[in-house]
Amino acid sequence: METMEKPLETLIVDSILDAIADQRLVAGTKLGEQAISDIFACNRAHVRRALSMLTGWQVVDHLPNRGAYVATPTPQDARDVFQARRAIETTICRNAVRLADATDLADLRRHLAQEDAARGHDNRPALIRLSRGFHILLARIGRNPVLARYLDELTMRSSLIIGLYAQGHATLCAEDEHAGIVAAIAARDEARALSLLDQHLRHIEAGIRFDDVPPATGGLAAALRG
Amino acid sequence: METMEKPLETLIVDSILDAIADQRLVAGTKLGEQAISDIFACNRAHVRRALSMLTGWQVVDHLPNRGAYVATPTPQDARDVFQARRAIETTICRNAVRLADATDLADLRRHLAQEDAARGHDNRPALIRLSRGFHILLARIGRNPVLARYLDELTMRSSLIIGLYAQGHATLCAEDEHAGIVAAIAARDEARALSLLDQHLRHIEAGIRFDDVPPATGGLAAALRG
DNA sequence: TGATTATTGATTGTTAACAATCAGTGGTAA
DNA sequence: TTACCACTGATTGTTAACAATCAATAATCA
Repeated sequence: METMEKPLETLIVDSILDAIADQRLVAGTKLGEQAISDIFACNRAHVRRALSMLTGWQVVDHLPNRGAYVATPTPQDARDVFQARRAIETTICRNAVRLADATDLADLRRHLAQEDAARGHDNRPALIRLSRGFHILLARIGRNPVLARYLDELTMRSSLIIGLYAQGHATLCAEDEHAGIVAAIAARDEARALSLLDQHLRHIEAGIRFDDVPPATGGLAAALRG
Repeated sequence: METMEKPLETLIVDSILDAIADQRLVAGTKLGEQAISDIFACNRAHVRRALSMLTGWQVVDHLPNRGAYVATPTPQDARDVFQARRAIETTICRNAVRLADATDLADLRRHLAQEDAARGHDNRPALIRLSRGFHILLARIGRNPVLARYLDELTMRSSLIIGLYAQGHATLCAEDEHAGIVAAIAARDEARALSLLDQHLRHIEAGIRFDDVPPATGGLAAALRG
């Protein structure tokens, strides 16, 4: 048996995507080539490829001769991203209602339990990760990798948006709206599931406030170690 | 006034995307680094970056140590892509019905005229480009760049799918279903517009036949000159 | 002092040479 | 013939050195 080959660029890309999703990397942070190649002990060429891929994910902006920066979504971007999420997650949810089997329902319930636990311990980083994870899990159950990939991207951008425009506010996935959606899916009640999901997404979007000024950046190295 | 700087990678990426959209580049074609750097008279590093971006567009597959190839969508990919299109274009069309102004309607009608002309002259390449262009135009009128970007990607993949699985069949945008959609938009009849669009997309999808074997590849250089 | 201009250090962009890998060719043995 | 193996040419992957550009500091002049 061969050892599982690990493409280096993939590691870099995934690390940075994770850091963005978890809101450890905030919008506007500079992604210097040297800094990254130091952290991952690799060639600058690899970093370059990785940054190019991240540009494709639309979470990194590349300014010629100036370097790469974590994208800073505008208020217009925020509206567009959430509208896109409603469009895509509606279809994902419809698929999930139709396709979810016993295993999937068990996965969903286990996920809800984890969210509860994190809420109980006031574990904010875990809650951020789990809140996103719920939507990703729904997409996997929907069994459309094309839509799942887009949702990956959109939730990533949502993390940047929330980090930028909803810092102070407790915009962190209200109570357990997720639980209601799971119940509706288990009951095969498509209309209710879609309605609750739409409400949920609008609720998240309503929590963002554009009058807040974006504060400043955090460190890169720190964000990539956690 | 400064001269408009033209990033070289962008030229390569756009050329290849255009060639795919126009079905001059077919699924499975090898995209050799040497060949491309010869065509564009540039460094291999630029080609490498361009191919990396195209991978992000999901129309190019990268096999380690084997090179880059135009993606070959599976039947499952085809289903997923068209379901994603229905999800996204539904919202785009809703936006278009709401936002289309006089200029937009004029653009749409001019586009229909161009399609008619191309049909009249049996100009198949023009028809391919215009058929895709209609959906892209709708997305621009919808004024959500996030959705528009995804539709760009999905129509590109649709071109590959149609080129693969609907070669012989006259799957080329039936008659003028587009005209009906424009009429509904002009009448601000959202329900009718959505229904016609959904029908249209299902009609296109119905034209693909998975039992046909993918034939073979065409030349790269030829595809990129046109 | 305040604004403008050089200079400098660091960062990104470019290039070419070298190494590793693969596909196809041709040869050898059963 | 068929299967297997070594070789070869071509292609991709990697690295390091060099050039160009930018931001920040320091210096100059009104």
